[in-house]
Amino acid sequence: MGESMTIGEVSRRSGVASSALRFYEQRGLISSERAGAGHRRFPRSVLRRIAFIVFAQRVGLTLDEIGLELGRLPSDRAPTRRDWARLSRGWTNRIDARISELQRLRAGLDVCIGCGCLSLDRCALSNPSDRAARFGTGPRYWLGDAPAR
Amino acid sequence: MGESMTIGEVSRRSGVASSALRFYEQRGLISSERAGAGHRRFPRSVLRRIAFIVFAQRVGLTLDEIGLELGRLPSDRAPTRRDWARLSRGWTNRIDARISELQRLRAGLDVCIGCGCLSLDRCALSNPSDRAARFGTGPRYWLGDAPAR
DNA sequence: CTATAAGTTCAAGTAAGCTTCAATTCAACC
DNA sequence: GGTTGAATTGAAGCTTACTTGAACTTATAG
Repeated sequence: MGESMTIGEVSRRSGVASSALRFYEQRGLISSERAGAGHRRFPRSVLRRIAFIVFAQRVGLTLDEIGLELGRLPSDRAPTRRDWARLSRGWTNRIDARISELQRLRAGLDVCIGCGCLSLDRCALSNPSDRAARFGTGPRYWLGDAPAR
Repeated sequence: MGESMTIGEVSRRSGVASSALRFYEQRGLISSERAGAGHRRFPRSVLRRIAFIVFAQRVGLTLDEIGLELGRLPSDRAPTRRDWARLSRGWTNRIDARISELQRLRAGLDVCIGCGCLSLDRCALSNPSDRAARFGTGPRYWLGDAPAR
């Protein structure tokens, strides 16, 4: 556990299941060298990468999006803290949008539902521009996507 | 479109696809009578119910949880605004928890990642009690669930 | 009346993000 | 050097929330 780590060690230190780590590697989000009988050896730097992945997921990025972000890291040298910071700059808007939606929802608990105006044409939620952010599944139209036709 | 509505009308007015409405009915979240050749007829009140469902999804409830909530509505009479308000009271904590997590994440963009301390043992994210809320999928352990073993 | 649009059911498919299983090999400890 | 514990792979399975398709039946406009 000095220079490089087994998948089990990485799993224990990150809290991410080995199966998930293999899945991430398969998706190209992390990578490893092989030792012994094909056993994975991860560099310690993978922990930061994994932290970034979990962090990004909480923000609401999909693994595909996270892959794109990670692809923006320099491939010729070890990423600096500046590199990492650059990646997450764009998240701010996303987080802010989500926070304000939740605040509107929270207000809606008192206003919309509380006053009994929870109707499709009046509720603030039915304003399409207010529902642009998409976190999770659910009906698309109300959540900002254009109707199917 | 006076007294009752077809599934198409409900779909158009709510922005929720017909297939989703059938799915919701199958799950017991909404219900309808039948007319003609088994065509569904929804009462206007279904629109409020659907609004509640979409609203609740945005807050982060699963359809199962939403079903439980809806089950708390009186079955012997039409729900009043007070009934609806009662249902959504409990959401507040949930919303607040999620908002504060996002605010921590947002701060982490500057602090954790910005200062380069994004590491598994130091980052605020690695504090299990801070990651109790679960929205969406993703690795469970870091997100608050106990490890499998 | 006759297109065409809209409705029905049931089963299967989709997408994301993993987990589980089976069969097998390897490493570590006493 | 034998017994556990940990790794490997590939394929299949799971959960949530729907969508799509097939095969029909009904309503509606002209």
